[in-house]
Amino acid sequence: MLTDGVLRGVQEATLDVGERRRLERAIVEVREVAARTTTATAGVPLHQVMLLLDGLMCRFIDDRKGFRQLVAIHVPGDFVDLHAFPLRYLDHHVATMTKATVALIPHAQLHLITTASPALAQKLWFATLIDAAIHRAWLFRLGRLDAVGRVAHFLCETNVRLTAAGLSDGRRFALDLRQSDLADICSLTSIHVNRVLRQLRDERLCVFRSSWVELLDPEATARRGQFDARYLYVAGNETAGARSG
Amino acid sequence: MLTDGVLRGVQEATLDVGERRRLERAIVEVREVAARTTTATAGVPLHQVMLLLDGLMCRFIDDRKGFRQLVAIHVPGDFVDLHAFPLRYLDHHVATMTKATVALIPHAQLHLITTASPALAQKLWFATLIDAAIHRAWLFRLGRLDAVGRVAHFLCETNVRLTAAGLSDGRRFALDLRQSDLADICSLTSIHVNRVLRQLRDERLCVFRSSWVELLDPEATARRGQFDARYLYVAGNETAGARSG
DNA sequence: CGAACGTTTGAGATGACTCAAGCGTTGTGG
DNA sequence: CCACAACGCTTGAGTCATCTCAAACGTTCG
Repeated sequence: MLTDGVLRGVQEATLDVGERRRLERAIVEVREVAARTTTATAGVPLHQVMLLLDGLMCRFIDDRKGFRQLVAIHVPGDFVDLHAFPLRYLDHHVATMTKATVALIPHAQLHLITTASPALAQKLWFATLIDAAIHRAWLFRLGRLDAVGRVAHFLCETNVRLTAAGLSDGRRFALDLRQSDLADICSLTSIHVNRVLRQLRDERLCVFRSSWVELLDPEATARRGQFDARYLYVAGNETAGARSG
Repeated sequence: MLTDGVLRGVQEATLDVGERRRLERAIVEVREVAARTTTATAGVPLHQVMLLLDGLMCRFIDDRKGFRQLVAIHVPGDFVDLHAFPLRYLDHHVATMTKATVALIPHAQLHLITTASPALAQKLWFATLIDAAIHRAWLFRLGRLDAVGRVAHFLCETNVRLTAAGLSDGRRFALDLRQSDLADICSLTSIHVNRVLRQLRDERLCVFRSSWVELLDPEATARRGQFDARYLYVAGNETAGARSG
């Protein structure tokens, strides 16, 4: 099913068959979007939500000089702009990073579904709160980690999320991003990202090269980035990582 | 009423009298909490939500060395840990910054209320999504602003939030924080915060002194911090600020 | 083959940090 | 009522992580 990825691996809010079917029926269109395309603009009311089926998307805020701060990236199975369902309009922009496939669900349909099923409504609420938890982890990353730690943290996070999505084997995964994308995510210059990646490689922690990531030493990389997977609320990560200590 | 501050000023999700009354009835206790007290710990399941009635509280993540990165501050009228209602347990800690008065609502009560009223459930969802929007603004602050900009941005945000809460006249407000708290919020050292505050004072932008803030030039301060109030979703701020340009 | 784009490397500049010390206020016990 | 301890604020000097500017390199694709 198209909705197979939704809340996959999240034991507190797994969708049952009926809920999945109700969401599925609400999909009015499946669409391909080219890479590097803006799909939603801050302040503009939205009338549908996008469920990402394939590819990578991001949410970002522009500064005065046109530089973007990424505030989220999304992997297959994520609702990209579910926040706009209660909020009506967003405070940030949404764009594809790679070529992407998305399913569209009108807010009106979602309204019917959530009104009829408080349990499903709460699970969708849950999904947006995981986004919020990831925001907080990103705040920690920017606020408390140095450049090497930030990149390490991001790669660990992405590994866990892609593993839950069935797109990483727990160590190696495709990640079709540029060094300048990592820079926008970690708030570094792309030049410095380049040096950081070399350092991570030299220290045998992880390798990011030609759209491919390999965590050579997942534990050490997590330690370097003070990464603790519990904020992602995915099953099997209760004790992972190394936040405390 | 105790719930008068909830979603105050948020036109998209104002509570009607019945909703307010239902929330009000669900309050089982009003409690005073001393300053600098931790009220919730990451990973520990919660069974009630706190509505902040008076004082300032914060949410934070500790790093390995015990330094804290604040990920949110809360002003009167805010639900402090509503995220834990769907999430069950939090990914961060919650603490008071000043002496605080809080109202407690058991999750069980909240469950009854939200199941009975999808409209109220969606407004509570909305409240948590404003928190998420603030997280994103904080990401922008850490990722794209220099030290002076970060402090300016934070003071502008706090001014708008306290104005909505009826605790600022739009220019001047009490803010019982230390310079080291600003440091934890803006990811600076308290020493540098001190120098930044002097600079903001010297440039006639704003003054933070002895638990009191005055925005001498609100527009210029917003410009310096690239602050655009729209992410706070409060009425009357549709065109405020200076994000674009 | 050349243009466009992303990556890599070097050298110098700088904003914020660290360490160190002095200052001012507040609260408390002798 | 004074002395002093505790705490937060302020200032200075030197250090360092990351940035900026500049240029070369390697692919990909038309």
